Amino acid sequence: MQRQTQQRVAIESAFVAAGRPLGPQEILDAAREQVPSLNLATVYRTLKRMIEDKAIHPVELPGESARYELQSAAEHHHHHFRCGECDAVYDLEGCVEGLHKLLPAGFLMTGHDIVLYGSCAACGTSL
Amino acid sequence: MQRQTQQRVAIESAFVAAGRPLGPQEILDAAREQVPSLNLATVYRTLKRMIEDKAIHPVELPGESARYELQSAAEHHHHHFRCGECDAVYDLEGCVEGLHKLLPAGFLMTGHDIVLYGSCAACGTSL
DNA sequence: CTAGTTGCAAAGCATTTGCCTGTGG
DNA sequence: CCACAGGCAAATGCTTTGCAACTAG
Repeated sequence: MQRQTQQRVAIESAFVAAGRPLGPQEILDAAREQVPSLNLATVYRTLKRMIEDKAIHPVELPGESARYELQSAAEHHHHHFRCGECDAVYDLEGCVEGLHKLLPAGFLMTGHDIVLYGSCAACGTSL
Repeated sequence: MQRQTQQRVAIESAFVAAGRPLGPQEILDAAREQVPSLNLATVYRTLKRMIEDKAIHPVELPGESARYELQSAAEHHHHHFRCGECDAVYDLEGCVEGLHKLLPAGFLMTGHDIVLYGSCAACGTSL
């Protein structure tokens, strides 16, 4: 069964407050403002349970460790933007056409990932 | 400068023989058939130098550790296809239009990655 | 010769797990 | 109450690094 512990509440609210994919350390930092004793191991264990419960969804970018976002944010098709300045990842709305034209003959496409890199609005403003 | 050591020769020939992206452990296993004393640390150091020398190129897919392939196989802008049946990774020619339309206001794009998933021609035929 | 290379072992990191205490229901 | 949850620390697994011995040129 699932207990409504203060740790889990803090982690869930960190996701809600952020509105973007977070990594374990980011989650720890944010949730510690509510529960200072929170341990990183607990974050990992809680993330694992939340994934099993389909409360969150992993966001994996090439060459980087996984981030996680609320399942509600993943219920529609979307992609991600990775800021090279602050390392944050943002959700992007929409998609593109013409992916099929990349396929060689005989290949079947069942899904795809698109990741854009650059600088986010916050970082661009401060430059 | 660069020395033509037997270790490096073995690693390079492993890439040539494989003709596909290889991970550090795969490289170690293959190259040890020529140089049994080869150490994994040497593989990592050699890979780093080969990348600096632009002899190889890292291939990073979401949620997986890096593989590497000869630069000659990737001298142009391209993307990847990952077969869910055999786990092989293929290069894809070309790219798509309209990535800019995904950007929120204030965001600047400097690069992108596209990964298509599905089944390759070889696997599709055998099903 | 002798500076770049290697092997080995230890150090780093990120993530996981064991174990015992704490606590939600 | 008491089984699940959490804190802490040790254990992993992968990658990197320090260092002394080795070797290509």
